[in-house]
Amino acid sequence: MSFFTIKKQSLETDLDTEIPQTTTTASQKRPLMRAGIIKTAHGEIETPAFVGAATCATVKALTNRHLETIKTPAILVNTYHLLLTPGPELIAQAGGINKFTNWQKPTFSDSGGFQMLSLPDAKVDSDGVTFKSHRNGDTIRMTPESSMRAQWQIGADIHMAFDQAADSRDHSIMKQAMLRTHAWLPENLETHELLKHQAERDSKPYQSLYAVVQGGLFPDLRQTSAEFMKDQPVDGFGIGSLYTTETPETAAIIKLTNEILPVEKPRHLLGMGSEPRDLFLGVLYGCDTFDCVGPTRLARNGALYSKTGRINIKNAKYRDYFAPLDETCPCELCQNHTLAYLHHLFKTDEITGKILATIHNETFVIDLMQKIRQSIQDDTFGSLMTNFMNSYYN
RNA sequence: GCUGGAGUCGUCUAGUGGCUAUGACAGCAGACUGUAAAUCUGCCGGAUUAAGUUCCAUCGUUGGUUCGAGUCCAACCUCCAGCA
Repeated sequence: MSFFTIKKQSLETDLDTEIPQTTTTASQKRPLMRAGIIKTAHGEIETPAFVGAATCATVKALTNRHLETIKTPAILVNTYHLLLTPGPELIAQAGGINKFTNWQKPTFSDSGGFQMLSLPDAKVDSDGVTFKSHRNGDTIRMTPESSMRAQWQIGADIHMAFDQAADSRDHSIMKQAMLRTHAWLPENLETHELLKHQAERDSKPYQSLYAVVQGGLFPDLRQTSAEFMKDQPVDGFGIGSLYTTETPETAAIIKLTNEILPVEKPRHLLGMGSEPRDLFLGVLYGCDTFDCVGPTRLARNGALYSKTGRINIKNAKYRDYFAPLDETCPCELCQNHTLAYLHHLFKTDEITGKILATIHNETFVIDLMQKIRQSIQDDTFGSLMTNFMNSYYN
């Protein structure tokens, strides 16, 4: 049984959005968009799918019961954060991340590579990274090998190779991060092989590995990186160091990358999905899974998705808005409460408000993904996207 | 009635002679992308402007001292505590 099965793939058909131009020489007519299934030891993920960001082994503000109700297909935990606490050994002792959290469905783990970008005290050298713990100032050393070992202890179904994330308009900075990512891949692969055999001997389930494509917004670097990664012995690919489709080049870069990566392996767009537009464009140009902290963080900070765009529940105009945000939304918030009530919960800083808002935003992106998947199978993606975008972005 | 204390932007609060009167909260808006984020930023006396423009007001009230007063003095008002 293969790791990834494509059920349906298609070219954009009835789409009236402008297609970004790319500089790749790859076939222009190759279908990129697809619906498929990723098979893991903890069940299947129907793609395209939005993976819940569970950095510290929880989707902030939600319980497993919430996650089940809103049909979260998978979650993504973070190796750096779990390294600080409670430690991979403890998670291994608990029987792995699924047992520890009692989450029954698939889990991804991110390598810690993103923290090179997000943490101010990260010092990157040719062999790895030295972090200063944001919790207590401890020195934390991570290398491809240590990240792989920690990820196997955590025991998620899908691991990310330890890469260097960066965000710059400077070609040389992005090139350096890309080259380092390439240079680190062999150590990732060797450690992964070793631990894979160990797991086989212990009759433990397989944990898969994705390699991460780098290159920022530079087509030449992306092409080089995708070419470098495409034949590597990995189960799938992460696409890193992209942040928003508000930057016009981003969609073209995703397209270019996926035109080079092998069709038969899944692609995860790392960290993008704060804007519904990101999900549409990511799917259109060949990505299968997505994760993003946006929906949950926005929810905690009072921003909610709606069909007609984002709203800020703390705004005074919602004080006496005695209607739900969207009565067609199946979530607990929309089915049970008015925006006036949610406004009150936010103004009084009651934790329930953040929980309800998080349930809504996660439901919004997961339902949107489900609709997108269905539309690929029905050949109606173009009209779904056009209608959604017209309504959401006015 | 007497004695003592206190009145500062919606609230609390800093400020005892020196130029634009603190800070916090509340209020109003904005940001958030492989989570150092239940966080961060801006505004927050009134009017006016294209504008970071211009004008006016302001520390209970009134008057005074002084080049200069939230700050010192006097009277009054209000509140608090104690004594009657």
